[in-house]
Amino acid sequence: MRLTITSWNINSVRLRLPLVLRFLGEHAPDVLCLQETKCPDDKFPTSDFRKAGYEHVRFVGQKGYHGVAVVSRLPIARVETMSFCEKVDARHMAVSLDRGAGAAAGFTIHNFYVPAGGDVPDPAANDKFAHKLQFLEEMRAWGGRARPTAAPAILVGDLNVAPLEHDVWSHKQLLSVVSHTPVETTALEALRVEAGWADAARVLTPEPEKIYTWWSYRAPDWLKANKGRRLDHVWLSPDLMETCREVAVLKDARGWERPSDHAPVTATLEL
DNA sequence: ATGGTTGTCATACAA
Repeated sequence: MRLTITSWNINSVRLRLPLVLRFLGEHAPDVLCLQETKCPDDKFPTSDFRKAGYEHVRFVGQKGYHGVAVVSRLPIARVETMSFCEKVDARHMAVSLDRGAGAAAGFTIHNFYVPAGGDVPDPAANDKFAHKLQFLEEMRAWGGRARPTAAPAILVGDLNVAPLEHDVWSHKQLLSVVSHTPVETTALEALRVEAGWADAARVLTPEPEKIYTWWSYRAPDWLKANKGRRLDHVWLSPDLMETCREVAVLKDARGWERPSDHAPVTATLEL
């Protein structure tokens, strides 16, 4: 069985609904995990996804900011959300896919949206950076406590950290830029390794090849400048890593009409 | 060193 799962920070699911539907029409992943839906739950465009063949839609949103959702062609058996940093922030949703009779137990997909962290990389001067570091610390504690990789599991999302040297256009120039500071990159790598996740994109495409999933809106010509960062990730439990054939970034989508600043990232598993 | 853009909601704030 072939399973494809996409992670995409959509930066307003309502504004970009035509783009999402185009993506689903052209690429038809089995599961789409969205971040930054910026959509209160009573306004989520569930029926549009159903019409596109995605019957199973789960979301946790809030007005204006944040918000994550999972849109699936496969039945979702269970949904859980976690809150971090004592905030009700709509930054996580876990769904369990039922792989049906005959298959081994279903598996869980965790969809994360880690805080961006503001501009100043100093937790004493910038509350948003302090919040980001605290969030990563709580993710680490969760990974150690819940042992999510003990069973088949997937973690995707906008983790807002580009952990490796070749996850950014210039390692040297970004060392003091939030998303690539040593305190963030070491924290993210440590929590990933401790919990037992494989960084699927980097297992299949090791450094020094550059991988980017995000290009700032502020660059006048994002494509030509190509000053990207790898902020969006697919992590797999070791057993699922064995089944992973491809992790692809659809850079084209960054060039669509009124795009998100993030491109969709799709993992293909052969189960 | 600085400013550059976008979305939401209401004209500030988060990214």
